Amino acid sequence: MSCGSLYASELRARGYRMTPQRMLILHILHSAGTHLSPTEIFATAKKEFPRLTEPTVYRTLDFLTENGLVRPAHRGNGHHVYEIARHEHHHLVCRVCGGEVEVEHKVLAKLYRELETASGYRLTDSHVTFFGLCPGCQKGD
Amino acid sequence: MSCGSLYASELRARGYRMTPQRMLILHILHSAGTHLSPTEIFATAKKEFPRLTEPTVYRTLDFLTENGLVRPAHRGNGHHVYEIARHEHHHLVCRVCGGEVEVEHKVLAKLYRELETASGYRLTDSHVTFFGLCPGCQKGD
DNA sequence: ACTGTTATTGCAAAAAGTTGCAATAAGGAA
DNA sequence: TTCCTTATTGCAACTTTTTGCAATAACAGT
Ligand SMILES: [Mn+2]
Ligand SMILES: [Mn+2]
Ligand SMILES: [Zn+2]
Ligand SMILES: [Zn+2]
Repeated sequence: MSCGSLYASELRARGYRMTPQRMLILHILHSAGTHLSPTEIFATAKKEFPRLTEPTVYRTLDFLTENGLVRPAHRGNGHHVYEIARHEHHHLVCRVCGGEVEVEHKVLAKLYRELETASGYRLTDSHVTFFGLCPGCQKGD
Repeated sequence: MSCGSLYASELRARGYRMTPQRMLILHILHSAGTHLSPTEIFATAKKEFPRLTEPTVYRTLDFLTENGLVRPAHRGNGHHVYEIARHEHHHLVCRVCGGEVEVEHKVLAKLYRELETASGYRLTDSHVTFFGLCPGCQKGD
């Protein structure tokens, strides 16, 4: 059973359908292995599937997010980038050079528990972005 | 010396200028006291100042952010909202009802220090958003 | 394999956000 | 006050993202 079929049964179990568009976008994100913007995804996917349209890309990304197969992250500019869902993590992003490092979720686990206890909220999402200056960009001020 | 004049001297000290557009947008954010989207700000400001255009609103918000007078926050949808800069804080936002609570920055201070030590980054920004379910929305599932 | 239901897509149009550039005006200096 | 420099704005054009709706196609049931 291929990777795509696994995703397909997950979706069908919830009453949704697997389509070539969804398969393709999942494949692009899977093989990229990094964060991609909707525009980048659209450009790549369109080559493979010329009938594809932007609204489908945006709706597909929302759908896959909703179903836990991809995860959105925000960049400083207020736009989302997406990556295939994998282990829970967060990011530190440099305001100057854009450099980024991952932080395991377990580093934040205690904070999450504290916030939940103090507020009554249940925190469901990882993939938080913290902004700052990377070691290199601190030197030049 | 009025509130607007204070902002003005801050900007002039850095070689920038205070303009009616910047004054107005600062005033709107100041009197709103909450997060506003660029569209909301534009709509409000346009009534007071009909010659105002969208590019000016977006550029002004970037400029005021850059200069520490306003702070952007991101909502789940990947768009920014802005508020007048005040004490350092973060937010918990409910994925279901959109409800939101503030968290003092000092609750995260230790985590920030840990992240800085572990990564070498210097974290410069507060106003992080954590997503989850508010107490009310947890009951209905 | 065929059929029917309806989730999903493409299309068209709108809304939101961005960019380049010439015209304007803030504010320091005379 | 007037003049000059140049930061800032408005305009026009463009890109990105969203929305409504009719056409399509996934897939469960036969
Ligand atoms: Mn990531
Ligand atoms: Mn806030
Ligand atoms: Zn850097
Ligand atoms: Zn809620």
